[in-house]
Amino acid sequence: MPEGHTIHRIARDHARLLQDRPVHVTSPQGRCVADAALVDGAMIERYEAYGKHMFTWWSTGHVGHIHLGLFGKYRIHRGEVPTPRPTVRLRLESADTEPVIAIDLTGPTACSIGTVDDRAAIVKRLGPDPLRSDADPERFIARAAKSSKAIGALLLDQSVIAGIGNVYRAELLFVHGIHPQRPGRDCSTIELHELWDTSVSMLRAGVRANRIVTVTRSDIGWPSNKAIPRSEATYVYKRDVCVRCGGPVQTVEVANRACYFCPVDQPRR
DNA sequence: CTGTTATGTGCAG
DNA sequence: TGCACCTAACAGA
Repeated sequence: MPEGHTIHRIARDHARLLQDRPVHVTSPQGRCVADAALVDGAMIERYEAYGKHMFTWWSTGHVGHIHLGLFGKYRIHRGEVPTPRPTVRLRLESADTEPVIAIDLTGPTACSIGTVDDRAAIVKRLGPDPLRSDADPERFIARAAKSSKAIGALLLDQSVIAGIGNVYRAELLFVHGIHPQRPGRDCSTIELHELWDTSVSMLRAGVRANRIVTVTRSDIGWPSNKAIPRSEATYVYKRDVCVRCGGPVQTVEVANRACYFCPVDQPRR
C-alpha cells in the first residue's frame, strides 16, 4: 500500500475523524504500551505527513511518529468496535463521537511517541516531498544533477526526494523515457524538472483516488464506465507488455529493488 | 497447511 | 550485499 500518497491521505482522513478530540490510546499487542500511556486521553492537534512518515502533534507536547514500512496498515472501525486482533500495535479510540470511532494500526516499521526534536531529526534526513506546499524542488534537482548514482536509485532515496516508492519510480521514468540506470548527472535540468512536476501530479492523483493510478484511460484504451483494475493502473510496473510499443517489459535491479522499464521507450542513451 | 509476495528501511559484515 | 524485521492475503498442495 504505502508510498507517499498513502500517508498524506491517511493524515487527511484521520484528522477528520479524530483531530481535536480526546483519544483513548492503547497497545493491544503490548509493544507500545509505555508510549501509548504518554498520550492516553490527550488530543491530536495536528496530523502531518512528510514523505512516507506521519507525525501526530499531541496536546501534551509529544509528537508521534508512524512509518508503515511495507506491511503497516490502518483499519478504521465505526460504531461496532471489535476486540482488537493480537497484532494491533496501536489503537486510537474516540468515545465522545457517535458512532464510536476506533483506528487500529498493525505492522508498522516505526510507531513511537517522541518529541519535537525527534521529529526534526527525522525530517532533516528527508528530501523535498512533492506533496508538501513547503517543498523546494531545487533541492531534488541539485542533488540529482550532480550525482553519479542511477536516477532509479535517486528516486527511491528518501533523502533526495521523499515519498516516491517502487511503483512511482518505475512509472515516472517510463513517462519521461529515461532508463532507470542512467546516472543522475546525465539527466538534463529540464528532465529533472519534469520528473519533479510529474511526481507532484502523480502523487496528487494518488491522494485523490486513494490508490496508485498513473495511466489515463485513453492511453490504455479503457472504457470510461468501467473501474480500472490494479493490473491496468500502471504503464510498466508489473506489466508484461509495454503499453506504448507493445514490446516486452523488462526489470533491472536498481537500489536492491526490481525496476520495471521498457528497453525500447527508455533506451540507455 | 506451506510457501510466496508486497507500494520499505536499517544495519551488519 | 544480504538479511532482519513487520503482517496478511493469496495460491497451490
